[in-house]
Amino acid sequence: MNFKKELAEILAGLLDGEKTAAELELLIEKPKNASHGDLAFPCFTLAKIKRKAPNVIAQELSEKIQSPTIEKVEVVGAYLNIFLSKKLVSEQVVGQIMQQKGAFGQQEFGQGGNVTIDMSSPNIAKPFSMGHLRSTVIGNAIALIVEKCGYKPIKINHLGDWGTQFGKLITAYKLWGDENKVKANPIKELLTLYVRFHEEAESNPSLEDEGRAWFKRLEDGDQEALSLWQWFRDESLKEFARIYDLMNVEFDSFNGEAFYNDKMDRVVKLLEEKGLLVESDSAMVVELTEEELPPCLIKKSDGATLYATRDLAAALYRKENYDFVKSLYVVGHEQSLHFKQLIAVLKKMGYDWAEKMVHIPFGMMLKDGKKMSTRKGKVVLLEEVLNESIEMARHNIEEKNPTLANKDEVAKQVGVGAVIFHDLKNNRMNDIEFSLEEMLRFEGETGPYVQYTFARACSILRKANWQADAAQQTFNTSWEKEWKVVSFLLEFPNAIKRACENFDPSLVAKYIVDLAQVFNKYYAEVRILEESEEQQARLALVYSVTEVLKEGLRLLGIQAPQEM
RNA sequence: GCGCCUUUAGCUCAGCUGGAUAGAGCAUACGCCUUCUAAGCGUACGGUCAGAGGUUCGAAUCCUCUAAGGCGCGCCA
Repeated sequence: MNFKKELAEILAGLLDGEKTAAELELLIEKPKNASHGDLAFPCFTLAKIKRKAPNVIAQELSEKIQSPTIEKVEVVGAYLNIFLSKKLVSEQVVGQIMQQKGAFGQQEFGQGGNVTIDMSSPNIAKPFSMGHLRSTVIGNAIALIVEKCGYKPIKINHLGDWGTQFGKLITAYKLWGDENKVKANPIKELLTLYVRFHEEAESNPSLEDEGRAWFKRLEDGDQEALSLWQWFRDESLKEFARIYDLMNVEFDSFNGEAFYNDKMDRVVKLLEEKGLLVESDSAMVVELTEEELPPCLIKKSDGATLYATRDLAAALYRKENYDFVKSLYVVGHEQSLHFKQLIAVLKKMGYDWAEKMVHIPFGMMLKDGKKMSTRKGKVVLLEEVLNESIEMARHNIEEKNPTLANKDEVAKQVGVGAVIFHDLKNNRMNDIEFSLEEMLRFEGETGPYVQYTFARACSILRKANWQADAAQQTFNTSWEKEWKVVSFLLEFPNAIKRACENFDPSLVAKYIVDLAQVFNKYYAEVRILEESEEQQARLALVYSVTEVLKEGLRLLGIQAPQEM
């Protein structure tokens, strides 16, 4: 089913060893312009080897190419334009999707290897902001894509449940907190306390000392500190669970920062044994001068450990527990240096598996062109955005399809789908300016657009009472009008592969938008339910499109309602 | 100062490992529902691919420099 490869092999056979099939495959491209065929081979590079003009080579090759899947070959200048047999290829692709259904596009190159994915990782006692959305949604999509390629994803929510901010929070709670208020509305109330702490600390710096002191007590196992911490953590997790549930995201582990508290001594000891730890300004660091990186700080001057220490412990733990073939960290790009240091230190420790760790950075969610700050209380809450989006979807349903059966469920799928898709459709590294208006747009290149395309296609199949398993396999059509759609279906496996190799869900998002666009044009042009000789073929094509759209959406963590 | 990232149509962005006239969506204007859900489709308008060099048969794509913006650079995570 890989026609590019097939062509490469044919060409290799005609070239008596001047280039291998694999080399040729890289040169074959998909023309942008349909009049240039389905595949094209530029002969420029052969000109040097063969010492002939490229257009002459093209002409010679064109006369020799023969294959049942190739309908005709045209020569335009130095280009060899290949036109595939529409009938043969279409029936092969559609037949395969009818048989494989959602499994179409499945790859095996992952070979069952474990891939740990550090993702989401919200901070306890802080609201789940739009900033955390990115890591959650990108990580989740990568997990699904990686799984589609034969790996076994392990989603780890590395909760921010430890650190000096808890000292501050306890201080604030002891000074101004009200148990009942916190119980009624935990995260909101804790955030208020946290913001107040920072406001008051500006004029009263002794608060900072008190915060540090409380954190020290927490680390030393002080009962009061510990039970407050536990309480804050429990309440936070309850709220997070609600959001994860809404977004259909599940985790394999919630081992966050606190989990590694008792695992850091070992790291420090290992570093000492290997002679990597040196004192610097009364702190302990690992020098990384050979790597041209700033030193990695392991212990503060007061002996307390740091972020890096914790992540080293986590990396060791994950290697020992999951024996990963890849370990991914879906964390904002502002932490790039940290991960470079982390990997460098592990390599210095002699762990060659450190090379299997990959930081997957992404751009920031901005508000008015600036980073959102929890400290100043300038955050947009994800749950509020999701709820607004769901409301918007419900409003549209009332307007456009008021007799729909399960409105609540569909509104949820569409509203949440819009938010997720908006985050995933662009390259990870782009910063996103937060715009509710933009996010709640349901037209054009959006999640709801793809869902809508899917729903309309489903509607046709329903009305035709068409079933994949009962359908005929031979068709009476040339597939002329269908060809554009078929040629996109053909690309699905490749889109998945590329998305997996680059850890970039946007490639899948772009693919399904393209497929939806091409299908919508077809839908507008061809009346499928009208009786015709071609109808069975057309229904089979519609079915193929529904399967691929549904699967594509699924890989992004988005559901596809049959009606909307 | 050093490092990483970004710069393509009025706006948001595609453009796969360099290849044939640079593509979508939004916005604007006009058109298409007695027939498969108009959350749709069509037409028009819109670009010195930040700038300058270089490599190449060929550069938005690779290299160097410059400019603008963002992020980071030891006791936060």
